[in-house]
Formats: sequence, structure tokens, C-alpha cells
Amino acid sequence: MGITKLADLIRGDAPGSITYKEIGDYTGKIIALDTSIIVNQFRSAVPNLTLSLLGVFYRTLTFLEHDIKPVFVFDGDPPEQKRAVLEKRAQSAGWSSSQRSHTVSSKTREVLRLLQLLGVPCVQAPGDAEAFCAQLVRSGAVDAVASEDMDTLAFGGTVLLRQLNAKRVSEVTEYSLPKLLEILQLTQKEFVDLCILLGCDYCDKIAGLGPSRALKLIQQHRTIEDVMLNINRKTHPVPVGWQYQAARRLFLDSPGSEPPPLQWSEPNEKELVNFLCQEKHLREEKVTKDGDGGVRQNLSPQEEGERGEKKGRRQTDESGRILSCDTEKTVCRSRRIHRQKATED
DNA sequence: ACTCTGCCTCAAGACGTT
DNA sequence: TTGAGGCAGAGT
DNA sequence: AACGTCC
Repeated sequence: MGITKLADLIRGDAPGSITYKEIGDYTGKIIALDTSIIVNQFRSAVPNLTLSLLGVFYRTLTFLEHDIKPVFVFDGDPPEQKRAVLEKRAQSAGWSSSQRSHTVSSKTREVLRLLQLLGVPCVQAPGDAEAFCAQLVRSGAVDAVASEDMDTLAFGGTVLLRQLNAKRVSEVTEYSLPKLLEILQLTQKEFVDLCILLGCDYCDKIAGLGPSRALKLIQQHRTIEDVMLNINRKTHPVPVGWQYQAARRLFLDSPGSEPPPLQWSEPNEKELVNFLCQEKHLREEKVTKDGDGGVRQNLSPQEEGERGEKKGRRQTDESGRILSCDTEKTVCRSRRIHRQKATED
């Protein structure tokens, strides 16, 4: 997944486009997240499915504690080009793709439920979640995209955050696409061609061309077409039926769907506890606070995305738009957090 | 000399206690 | 499972 | 920092 070796290339050839931050630097910001990446992270880290739900729960709380407004983006139908990769992946995992999609959807339903109860907006991407995240940050609907893979930059996402959940300071890395393009002296179009040469999810690459040569070739010849005219076709054969043009369109064309209204509301503590403890049989002390702590300032529902949509503590739309729940209660753990901060200070 | 590839290994979440 | 880092070897 | 637990 992602663009092969792009992170290395940036670190080596355009370190000026990277800044090192910490999570507290994003207080007040709206941040889009690729939900499937998050879920997969937890799924590979802990074998148990319920525990990965708990991971999503904790991580979301961490955002809220820092007064960060998360937007969870869910994958839509994968584009045609990606199907080959998905098939291959599912096959090597020994799963049929229909099996896979069913399990995923039941899993994502639970994640969706949890996130709704937490009062954070969940949106369905028209296609690839990464692509939609990129569009959201490009249009200004969100301030940044937090993801572990580099696709976002190829899709034109202007601000990418990696390791946002890092515990230690200065471990969050922020990539600036405008700075990157300026340093590399590339246009977005040229950068997309570079990413295709590096290797992406949507088509093959030219064997024998790695990061170093790919960058030099693109900087010199500007397009894949011109690169192909200037390399040794014998030593670097172009893949037969190479679908690079389709991949290019995928990266450059906007998904098209308008940014939906984003709305945050207070967590529905009662249902949250019910869901996690009753349905999922988690220990209550892992989920709830003990007393009735002060309401947290960060969850003020009257603030919203600058891009529009005023109030409305309405909820709903079952077809995957925004759902929100309203409660007056504060979220678990907040009390403990407050105590910790008090003792630290 | 430099670049790319393949093969290897490892670790991957978040929390609390010590 | 995947990705990232280290090291071998073959290619340019 | 290292370790054990979460279910």
C-alpha cells in the first residue's frame, strides 16, 4: 500500500518539506483519518477484535482530549484499477474476496457504531478513502490528513501527518505538499508521474527504476511519456499493457463528491458504556469514569467546520453521512486525565 | 561508485504497574 | 499479514 | 524502560 519508498525519497531529497511536531500542536484543528488504516493497525497489533475496538476508542479519546476534531473517512467502492491488487492480497491471505468484504463490513459496522457514539463525524468516500481525505484537506474542509501511507500526497493532499498518535514529543511528522513540490521543482502532475514510477497500488512499475533514477528522470523529462523515450527499453522494459494513464487519472481527478457537512457532538456516554460493556463485555472501569467529572471544554458542539453547515444538533442519515449523538455527559477517562494534569502541573 | 532488488528479521496498540 | 531497516549481490 | 494485561 502507498507509494513505494516515497517517504525515503522525501527524507533524502526534500527534508525541508518535513516538520516535526507533537500532537498538542494540532489543538483546534480538523483532521481527516482513513478509517481502514486505523482499524487494520489495531487488527494486526492485537489478535482480538474487541480489543481493536478498544484501541479505536482510546485513540479517538486522545484526539478529543487534545481538542482535535477528527473526521473518520470510510472506504467506498474501490476503483477498478485497485481491484487487481486487492484480489492478489486476498488470495495470498487465503481468503476469497467475497468472504473478505463481508467480514470487513461487519467489522466496520461496529467501528462506525462506536464512532457515532463518540460523537465524531463519519463520512463515506465515493471511492478510495485516501483520495477523499486528500480532497478534504485540499478544499480546506479539514486542516490535515493523518495517515500512515503516502498516497495522500499523490492525491493532492496538502498536509499529511504521520505518527500522529506518537507518545513522545517531536515524533509527529508533517509533510507539506506545496513545499515538497517547490523543493523538488515539480508540478503536481509531474509528481504524480514520479509516484507511478516509484510504484503505487494502481499499476505496475518499470523494473530497474528505483527512487533515485525515477526522480532524476522526471525532473529532466517531466512526463512518463518522455521518460519512456529516454531510457533503454532493453534494460528497462515497459510493462506490457501498462495502465499508467489510468493510474494518473485516478490520482489527478477529484472524487467529485462534495465535502459533507461535518458536525461534532458530545459522546453519548450512556450508550457508549452499554455498547462496550454490555455488548462487548469490556470491563467497565476501562470505559467509564468514576464520578461525574467536569464537562470538557474541548467538546463544545457549537464549533464546527468552517466550511459551512451551521448548527443542528440533529442526527442522522442512515446512508452513511454524518451521524451524531447528543449528550450532556462527559466522556470517561476525562476525570483521570484532569487529575493527571493537575498533579503534573 | 551508485542504484536497484531480494532476502532476511522484526514489530506492529494503548494502558497501568513496577 | 504488511512495512521498514540492514545487508548481500547483480546490474548500470 | 520493561513488562503484563486487555478479552
